Amino acid sequence: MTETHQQAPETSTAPHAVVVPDKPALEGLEDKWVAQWDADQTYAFDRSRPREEVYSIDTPPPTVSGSLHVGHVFSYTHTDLIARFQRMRGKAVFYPMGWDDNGLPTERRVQNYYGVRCDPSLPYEPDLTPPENPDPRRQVPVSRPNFIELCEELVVEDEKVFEQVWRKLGLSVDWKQTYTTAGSHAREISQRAFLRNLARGEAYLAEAPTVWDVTDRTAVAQAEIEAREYPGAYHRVAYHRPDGTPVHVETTRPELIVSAVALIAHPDDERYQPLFGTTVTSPVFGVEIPVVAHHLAEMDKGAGIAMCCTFGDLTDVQWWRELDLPIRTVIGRDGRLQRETPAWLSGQAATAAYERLAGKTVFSAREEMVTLLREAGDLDGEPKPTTRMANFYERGDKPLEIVATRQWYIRNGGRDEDVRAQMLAHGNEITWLPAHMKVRFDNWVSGLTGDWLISRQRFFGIPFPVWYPLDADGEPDHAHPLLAGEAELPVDPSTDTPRGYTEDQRGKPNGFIGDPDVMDTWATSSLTPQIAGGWSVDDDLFGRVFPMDLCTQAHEIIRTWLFSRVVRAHYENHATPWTHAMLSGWILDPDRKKMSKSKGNVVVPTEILDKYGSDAVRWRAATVRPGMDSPFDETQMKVGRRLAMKVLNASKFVLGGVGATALNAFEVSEPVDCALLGRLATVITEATDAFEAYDYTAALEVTERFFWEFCDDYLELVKERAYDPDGGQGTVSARATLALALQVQLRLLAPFLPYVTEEVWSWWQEGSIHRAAWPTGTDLGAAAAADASTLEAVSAALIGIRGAKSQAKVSMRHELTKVTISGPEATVRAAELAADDLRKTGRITGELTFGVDESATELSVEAELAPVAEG
RNA sequence: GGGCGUAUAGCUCAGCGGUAGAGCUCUGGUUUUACAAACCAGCGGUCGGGGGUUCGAUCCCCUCUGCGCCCACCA
Repeated sequence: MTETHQQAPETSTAPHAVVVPDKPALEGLEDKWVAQWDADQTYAFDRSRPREEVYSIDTPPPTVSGSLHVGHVFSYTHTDLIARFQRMRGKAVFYPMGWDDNGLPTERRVQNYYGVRCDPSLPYEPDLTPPENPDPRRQVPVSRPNFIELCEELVVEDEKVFEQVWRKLGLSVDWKQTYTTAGSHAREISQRAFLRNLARGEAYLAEAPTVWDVTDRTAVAQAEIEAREYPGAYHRVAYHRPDGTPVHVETTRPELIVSAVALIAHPDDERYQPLFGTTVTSPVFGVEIPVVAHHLAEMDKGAGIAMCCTFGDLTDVQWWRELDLPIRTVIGRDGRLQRETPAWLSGQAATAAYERLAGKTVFSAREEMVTLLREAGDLDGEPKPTTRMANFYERGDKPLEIVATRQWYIRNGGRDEDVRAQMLAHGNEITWLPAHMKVRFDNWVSGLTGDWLISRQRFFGIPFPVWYPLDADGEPDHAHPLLAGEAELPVDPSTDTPRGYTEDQRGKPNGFIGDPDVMDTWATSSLTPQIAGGWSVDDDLFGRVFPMDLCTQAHEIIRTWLFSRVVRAHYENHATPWTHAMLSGWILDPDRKKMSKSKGNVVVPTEILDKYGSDAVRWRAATVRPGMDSPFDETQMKVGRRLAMKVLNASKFVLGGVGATALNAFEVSEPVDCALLGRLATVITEATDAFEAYDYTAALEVTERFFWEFCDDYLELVKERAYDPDGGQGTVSARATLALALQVQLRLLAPFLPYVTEEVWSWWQEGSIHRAAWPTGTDLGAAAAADASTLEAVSAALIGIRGAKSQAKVSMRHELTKVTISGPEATVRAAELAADDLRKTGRITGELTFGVDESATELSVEAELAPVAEG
C-alpha cells in the first residue's frame, strides 16, 4: 500500500465509480431489481454443493385458486428472511416455490369462473368452449376430461398472478425450482409413493363408515373436519317396553329413529340397569332393538340413555363396532333418505310411515318425523331448541353425515400404537418455532381415532394408479386391484388401460374398470419435499436437499400438512422431513378479528405493496415473531417506509456528500470512531446469534437501533470532521468509519430491506449484496475490539447540548458561548475524547469544560446561549 | 370439558429476580446544504387481580379473571 489516503474517491478500494443519485427514491426499485435479479440469476440454487453446504426450505404451496392476503405476505416474508440470511452465510439455499392447484378449491373456482360442472358420464368434446356469460346457477355440464382441461387452463393464469406478487415482495425464490401439486411431476411422485405404500402394506382399501360431505359428495378426512355450532332441538321420544311402558330418550335427530339399532346407557346407571339385556320397540316403526350398556354413554346427558343409529355420529360408529350391532343405513350419499323402504321395516304402518320420509333431505325428514311422532303420541312435550356442536367439512356448510363406503387409507398411527409412537418421536426431532407449537402436533397425533382417509370422490385431482378386474357378472373385484407399473407413471385409469387388458374391455364382464376416485389434496401436498427435491427422479438432487432444514407454514395446518409430511417421509425415507418447523401466526384486522373474505376485512397485498413499497411491508412483517398474531396497522407500514428512505438518504450523505467510500479499517484512529465500530461489532454478533436462532425480529431490532443511533448521533457528531478538507487524519478516520459502518449495516439490513440495500450497494460495490458475505467482526479491523462506552458518553453529551437548545427553543445551529459537561469521571473523560467534534457539532464558540462530579450518576450539560439577535 | 398461549405507556411490542424500555400516537420546538412523508426535545405505566417464595418480583410458584387459539363435544 503505497498510495496516500487523503483523497478518498481516487484511492478508493471500491471497484467501480461511485454513482450516487441526487434524489434517491423508493419508487421503481422493485421493478428495477426484480428484473436484474432475474437476469443475473441471483437466487439460483447451486446444486453442485454438498448437503452440508445446502440450506433447503419446504415452502407451503399457496392455493392458487384462492386469493393472497396480507397474512400470506407476512409469513412468506418470514421464510425469505431466513433464506437470505443463510445465503449470505454462504449456504446454497434451496428455496423452491410450489403452487397448490389441486383439488376441490380449483374445481369450485373453475365451476364459478367458467360456469360449468363436471358430469363424468359425458363424452369428451375436443373443441369445447365454455359459456360466454357464465351463470353459476345454470352450470353447463361438461365431461371429466374437458373439466380437467379447464382446471389446468385456469391454474396457469392464477400461478402467474401469484408469482408476480411474490417477486415484487422480494422473495429470493429460485424461480427455476417451481412445482405444482396437480401437474404431471406431482402425479408421478404421488402415484409412485402410493404404490410403494401399498406394496409395504402402509396403504389399504377398506369399506367402513366414512365421514361424508353431502354437498360435495365426497368422503372427508378427520383432519378436515371442524366442529361448529348448529341450531337444533331436543325431541323427547318414547320407545316402548314389551309391556307397553315408555322409555324416553332425547334426540336432536329424530329422522334417524328408523336407523336405530340399540338404546345405550352407562353400565353404572341404576335407572337403566334393569333394562340391559331386554328389548324395546321404536316409535312409529315398531322395530325391536336391544338395550345395552356401554361406558361411553353419559348419565347426565339428555335422558341418560342414547339412541344408537347407523350412523348419527362418531360415537355411534364406535358403539356399532364394539357392540357388534347391525347396520341400518338410510341416509344416502346425496344427503337424502333412501327411496326404497328399508328391509328391516315390516308391517303396513311402518311402511306407510317410511313412505312419508323417503327421498326427503335430512332437514325435511326431521320435520315430517316430528309430525309422525305426534300422530303416534310418542313425542313427549314440544321440541326444545338448543345449540349443539356438529361436524362440518371445513369448506362446507351442511353438517357431515356418516355413510359406509369403500375408501383408500394410509396408516398414520390412528389404529396402531407403534406407528403413533414413531410419529411422536419424529415430532421430538423437530425444532419447533415457537417451541409450544409442538404441543399441537402431539395433541393431534395422540388424539387420532383412525387411519388417514386419502380417497375423494371428486374429479380434478391425482387419480389412484389402480384398476379393478370385473368378474363374469361385471362386478369389480376390489380384493385384487390391478396396479400400474412404476415405469408407466403417471397414469389415469379412466383413460389408460391396465397391462394385460385392452381398452375395449373397459366396463365389460371379465374386463376391468378404473378406480374412479382421486387422492385428497393433502395426500399430494404431503409429498412436497419429495416433489420439490426430485425424489425418485433425481436422486442426486434429493440427496443434497433432503432432509430439509426448514418448513414454514401456518399453525392451523399442523394437523394436516405438517403431520402428513411426517407420515410420508417416515415411510418413504425413514426420516424426519426437516430439522426446523417455523409456524406463522395470523394478521388480524384492527379489531383483533381474523381477516377473512366473508367479513370483508381483507387487505389486498398488492395495494399495500404499491402504497408503501415492498421493503416497508417486509419491515413490518419482520417485527412479528413466529407464531404471534398481529393486528394489521397501516401506520406501522409508514415506519418501515421511513427506515427504507433513511437508508437511501444516509447512504447518499456518506457516499455522495462526504465521499466516504474507501473501506480502510486500518485508518480508523479517533477514539469515538473506534468506539462506533466496537459497538457495531457487538451488533453483528447479536444479530447473527438471533438469526441463527431464527429470531429475525431480534436481529432486526438490534440492527435498526444501531442504525438510528448511527444516523442521529454519530453522523451528526462527525459530520464537520468528515467534511473538513484540511482535517488530516481525523477526517480520514471519520470517512473510513462511515464507509465501513455503512457497508456493514447494509449487509445486516439486506434480508429485511432487499431493495434499498441492493440499490445503495450498486452505487459503489460490485455484484449483488444478496450474494455478499454476512458481516463479521473481522470486517471492522482492530477497532472491532474497541470499548463502546466512549460512544455512549459522547452521545450523552451531544444529547445534552441539543436538549439545552431545544429547551431554549432555539435552532440547533444556535451558538453556545459556554458549555460545562460534568458527571462521573470515566464518562466525562470519555466524552472529552470527542471535545473537538462536540464543539463543532454543538456550535460552541466559547469555553467548553469537562468537570468531574463523582456524586452524579450520569452526564449533565450546562450551556449558555449566545444572545438572540434582534430583528 | 381437556390443552396451549397471552395480559407491560392511548396503540404495537421488547424486557424477565435488583424498584420500567422502544417505536407509533400526543405535546412543544427547529424551515440545520443526507433526509420536512424530516429533525430535536418532552409528556405518558402502582408491568390484569389476589396470595406465596425471596433481603428484594413485572420477572419464579399458586390461584382467579379477561382475551386468543387447538382438541373434544351431534343422546
